[in-house]
Amino acid sequence: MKNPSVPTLEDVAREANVSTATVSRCLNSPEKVVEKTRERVLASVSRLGYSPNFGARALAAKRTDTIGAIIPTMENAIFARGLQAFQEVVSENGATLLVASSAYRQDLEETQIRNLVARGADALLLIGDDRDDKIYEFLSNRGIPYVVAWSYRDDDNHCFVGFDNRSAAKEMAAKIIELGHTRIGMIAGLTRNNDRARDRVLGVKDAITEHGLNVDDLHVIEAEYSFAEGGNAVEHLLSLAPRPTAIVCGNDILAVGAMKRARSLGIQIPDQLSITGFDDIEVCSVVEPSLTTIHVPHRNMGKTAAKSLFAMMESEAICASSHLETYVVERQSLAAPPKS
Amino acid sequence: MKNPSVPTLEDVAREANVSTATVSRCLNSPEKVVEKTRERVLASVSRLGYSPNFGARALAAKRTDTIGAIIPTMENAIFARGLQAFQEVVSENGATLLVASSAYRQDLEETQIRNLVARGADALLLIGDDRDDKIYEFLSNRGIPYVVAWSYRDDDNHCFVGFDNRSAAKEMAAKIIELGHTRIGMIAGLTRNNDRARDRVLGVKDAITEHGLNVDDLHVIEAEYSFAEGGNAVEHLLSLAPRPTAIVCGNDILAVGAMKRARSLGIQIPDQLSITGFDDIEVCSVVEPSLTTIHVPHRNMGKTAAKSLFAMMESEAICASSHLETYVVERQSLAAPPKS
DNA sequence: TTGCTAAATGTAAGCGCTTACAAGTCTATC
DNA sequence: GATAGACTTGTAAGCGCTTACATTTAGCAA
Repeated sequence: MKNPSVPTLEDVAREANVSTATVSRCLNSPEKVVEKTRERVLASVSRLGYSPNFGARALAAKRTDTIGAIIPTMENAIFARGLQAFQEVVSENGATLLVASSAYRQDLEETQIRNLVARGADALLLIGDDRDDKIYEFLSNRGIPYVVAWSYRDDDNHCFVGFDNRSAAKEMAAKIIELGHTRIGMIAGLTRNNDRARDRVLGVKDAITEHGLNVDDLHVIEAEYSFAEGGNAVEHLLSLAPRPTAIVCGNDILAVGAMKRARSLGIQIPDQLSITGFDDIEVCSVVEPSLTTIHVPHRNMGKTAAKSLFAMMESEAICASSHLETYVVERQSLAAPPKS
Repeated sequence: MKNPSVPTLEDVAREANVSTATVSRCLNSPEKVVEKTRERVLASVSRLGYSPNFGARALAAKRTDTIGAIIPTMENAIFARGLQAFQEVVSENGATLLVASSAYRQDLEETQIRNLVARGADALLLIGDDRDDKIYEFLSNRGIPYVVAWSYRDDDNHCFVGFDNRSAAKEMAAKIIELGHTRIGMIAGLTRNNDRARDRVLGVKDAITEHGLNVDDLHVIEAEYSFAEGGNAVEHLLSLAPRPTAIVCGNDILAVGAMKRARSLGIQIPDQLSITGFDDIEVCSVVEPSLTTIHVPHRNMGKTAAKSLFAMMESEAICASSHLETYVVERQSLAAPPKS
């Protein structure tokens, strides 16, 4: 389908009997136009159903009031929630959010980043810091501010707005060990191109080492983000000898999937097996037994990320990373190991 | 921050010692350029880190290979899943997806639609058909094809790719009534600006009328999309006299919230109270008892919607609506009413 | 070699908008 | 009534790209 006849600035100008400059001013800085003229112009605008061509505007004005976000997938509730909060702040600031998703593929992510930049995104929200250096170079060459969310590291490479996945996971594992568990299994999310998943594994290992246990005894299985995969993974772990008494999961979905499967195999949770999650999505408090997990302030993270981005655009300020706190939410799925 | 110096087509042309036209051709229709030249040009492109300015391209070429989608919220799993599938097809066709969310607000949705159109979206995915006529006019004036998803109506007003919310809800309610329930309550999603939610209520009423019960006995409460609100609503319904023996919910989240709350109030599900959902999201099979609900082919819907859109763009074809099938998934939360 | 066709490349006119600068219009003051 | 100064509006030069059309080059038959 071809545009039959989209009205342009010039059409409006002709209709209102003014110059294109005046129409443009009416739209962008109305105070510069005397009321009478403005009214006439706005009337023509609505009569013609005019709306400005974005590309042309961006080309001429060199700014777009657009923020881009590239997330791995929309199907993960944590991103959805964080992004919703992000979007709220973006709107409050009169900007528009453009979202693209990368399906956890690095090549696609790069394409999407370039794409959003080419579309004139003034700033970018990125998830995690695991990507090729040349992308960061590209962004800095272009002078495009960006925030790395869902991750936090204590260095100045990027502006982080996130939490420390590693130490959060460590805290959870430590709690498990302190309850007396020694045979621990882990169901991790896929670690490829995913620093959050990797850090969570490292955190668990940290705790194990620090408590004098043997890291080699930790059996880690990676699984896709689904209940079913969590179930399959737990089945595998339960077939091990000696069988683990606690299973740390890289996220809540895997944990719930594991829990359901274990129960369907006749295993009592937490009496015979403890299971923990990560993220604290809503489903945790709705399953039985409810899931002990790590609370992550997703909404707050989204809000903060957006604010940081606007601050950076405003003042060309250097990165001011935000380190958000997480904490263990104790529910029913974690208990001391069974006395054997 | 200002762009320090973004390379343009002209810079590349100078570097490669060709005209801008040749560079453009290398990028858009490489077969028109002899190999040797092309190599030289592409080398310059990557040396300079050039990527084309999207606005300028759109302005000159009058097409953008961009599909826009406006969804009510990303926080609802059903949209996320459908959109992910939608996006896959969009990518396969070499186009890019731009997503905006409207927070169920009609004014915001209109803004977002105009925004995406101004940005040059070649086609649009819309959710539901409940919006001002002037928006449809706007789209048809501009010749922008669009698909209305998640809804289906037997008329030719739009190209629907969805399912019949009303008859699906009716089917579920009929099943409930046929099990012997006569005192039925409903927890609906917010119906404002939401034809899906409204249709689901209507469907339940259809079934009631058709089975000779009194529609006025149906107590409908509208609730926000959250477990907690589902819980509050069920508490209210349970306080009614006579107390309902079955509660139809407008979506799974409300149903699960209702079920949990009812159980925490000491009510046995389904022995004392039946509860049903709508959508068949993953959580249904993970709660206890598992939730009887209506299965909706969200992914398939997303895929189909995308295909329809491309077909429309290709052939200027008239709307070819797709009516997708839904069906009741019988799980544990629905049973015959208690013998009183 | 010449002449002709086809392929490769270049030229330049916009696409619709913003904005620096020029020009015009008032008002108020002398 | 003339004139400076303050507003308001108009003029026109691009922004970076695509593409119709013009030009050059290459390939090949006669």
